Amino acid sequence: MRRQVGIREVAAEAGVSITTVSHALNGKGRLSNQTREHVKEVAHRLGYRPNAVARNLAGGRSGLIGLSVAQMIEGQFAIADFAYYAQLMNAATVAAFDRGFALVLASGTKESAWNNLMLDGLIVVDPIRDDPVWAEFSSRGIPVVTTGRVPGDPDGYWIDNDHFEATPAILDHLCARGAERIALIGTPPVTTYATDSREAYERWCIRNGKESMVVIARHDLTEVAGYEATLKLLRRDDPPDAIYAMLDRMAIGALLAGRAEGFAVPRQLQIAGCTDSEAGRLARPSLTALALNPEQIGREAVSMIATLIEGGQPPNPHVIVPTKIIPRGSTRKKTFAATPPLAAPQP
Amino acid sequence: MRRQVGIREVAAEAGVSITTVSHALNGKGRLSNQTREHVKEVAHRLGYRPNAVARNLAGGRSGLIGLSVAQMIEGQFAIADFAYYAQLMNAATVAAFDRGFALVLASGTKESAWNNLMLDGLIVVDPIRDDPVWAEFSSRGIPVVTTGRVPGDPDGYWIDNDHFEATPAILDHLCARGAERIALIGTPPVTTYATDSREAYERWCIRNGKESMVVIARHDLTEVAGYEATLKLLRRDDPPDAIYAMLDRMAIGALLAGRAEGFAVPRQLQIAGCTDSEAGRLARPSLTALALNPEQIGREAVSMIATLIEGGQPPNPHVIVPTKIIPRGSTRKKTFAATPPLAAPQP
DNA sequence: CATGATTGCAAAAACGGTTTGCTCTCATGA
DNA sequence: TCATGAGAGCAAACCGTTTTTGCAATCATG
Repeated sequence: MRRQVGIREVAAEAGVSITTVSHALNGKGRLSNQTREHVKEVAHRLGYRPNAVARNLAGGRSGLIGLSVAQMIEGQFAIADFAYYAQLMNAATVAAFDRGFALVLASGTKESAWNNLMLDGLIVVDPIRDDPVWAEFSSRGIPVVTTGRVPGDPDGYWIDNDHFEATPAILDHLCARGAERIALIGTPPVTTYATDSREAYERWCIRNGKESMVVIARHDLTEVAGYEATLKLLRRDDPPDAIYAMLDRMAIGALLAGRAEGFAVPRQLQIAGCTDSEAGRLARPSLTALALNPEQIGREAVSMIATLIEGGQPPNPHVIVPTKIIPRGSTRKKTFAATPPLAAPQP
Repeated sequence: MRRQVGIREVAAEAGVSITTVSHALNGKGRLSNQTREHVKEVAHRLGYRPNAVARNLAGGRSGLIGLSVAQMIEGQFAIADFAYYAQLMNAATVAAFDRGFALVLASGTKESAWNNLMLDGLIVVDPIRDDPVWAEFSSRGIPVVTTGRVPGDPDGYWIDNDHFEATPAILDHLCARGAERIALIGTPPVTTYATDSREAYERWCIRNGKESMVVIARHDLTEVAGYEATLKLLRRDDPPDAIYAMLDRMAIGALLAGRAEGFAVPRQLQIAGCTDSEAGRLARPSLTALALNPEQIGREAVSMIATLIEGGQPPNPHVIVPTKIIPRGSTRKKTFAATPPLAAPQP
């Protein structure tokens, strides 16, 4: 196993000092453009990779970025949806590696553990009000970036989807497919994601003269939570003809509940969920989803925190990641009276 | 913000050289016991924490342990159960920090990213045959520890539960509660976890003269997968009166399917799942589970890989983590003819 | 009592980068 | 002609450990 090529080898090969190599590659110091390019060329030719550990030591950093994905709800550790987090985390991990940082899990980690290994920065996914990890790091002066905003704190550095825009869009989508009475299965209002979506829903109802029907799901936010919330809705005297579930697992629970209660999906009941997932794709009918683009969220968060750690200012402290509606079977177009239905009408 | 106390401060305070401090704290060199203890006392009094970055640089390490939790099944990225992985990962993260390592996600990470930041070791959770990440690291001579064994390779370093022991135990548990016909909802035979459980089930059936009823669930291994597998079982002419699902999410799907098909749980249908979870605890009836103790698995894996990285030999290359049956409502004791039922008999 | 082995500790050399300060050239203006 | 200053690059210090080497002092041995 050949030893890794270091800065000294590059310097020797390029006929300059290691200082010059360092400066050339990091865009620092005062060098002629010619030297700079030459060094870069040699470094590339030799396949030089700066040693992150040495760089961190010199820079007084650990090279570690914490990722906190815990939501403490009623004292319980709850992870809403893994597909979402997995995508976000994987993308963030790769992005961090690319910038010479390593991403470590910071949720569930006891405070005492921080002492052994200092983190340079922290990314909090879906922060809740008075998040203890967030508070701890902020007070230590360690940069923090959140995905989703900190409730009650519009400032700070964050990446977010625009649920005020996306929620009406998906409600309109349901309407366009013939829905008249759209219910919302929400999550407890502990994240801005939850409160934004809820508020956008309420506003949409008022603007469109619709009745607001909201059920907040049990805190574990699983299929069962969605199932039970849906049962409540479908057993009303005036059940909804469409449901927007604020998480895909709850939407799948809604699908199961609709089947159990004898509601044909999408003919009698349309269902859409927030967050796209493999499970939703596999469901029958497949699930219409609002894709949140967690990969991009993760990458943007890493980019921002890395900039902050390196002492720079991100071009914009707030980044909005676009969403996209993915229409699938669970909201397939209703057949209207004007268009004779292909299948025999249900009794 | 006060500067961190370093080895020099400790040396000065203790009236010795930094060499002596390093040796004393790491149990190396030749020092009198008195000096050793004195240095330790001073270090502790000053709250000295060795700088992991410097230590890694000197030791030629990165201080990074990769955690690979991906299962590539039919080209799809599938995570079976997040509650399990979350517990394992959290415990492993803390354990790693305690030993001066940081745990980073290695699943989904493109190979190119390895080049920027070398990992000192790798933990693969539930490896599959010919796992590409596993192969890559092994061939580079980087230590690898797996949780669950590598299919077809009984050697190597691994932590595992003993499913050959646990599976009969939970089947016996179901029998003790009155089950006569126990079905298995399995996962695709890509991990030793899957094949061990399956094989243990088959053996148990033969030993007890029972019919083997197995359904392998759809590859996403979610509630829906369990739901559909259960439907297949319950719609047989001779449906089972108990189901052991090899993942808790599938067990919850079984619960929903049982409800949908009008099977009373646990009276007509007992259900047990592998892996304990919050969701299972919340289900109605609550779900009997085989607890796998993922926290301990994570800790043991970190301990073993850290030992290997530091050049030592773990006391035992194979570690069995004990399991435990947690009886809950879904296998509550059937009322037998001899004991008059408390509730009115069902028509 | 010289010799060699053992013990206890310190000085110095890595580890692989970044950063600071200095030197050397050369053009410019007084 | 000589300060002045800017441009280009280098040497050395530094980051905080671990590890190797070196050197006394002590102790046992022949």
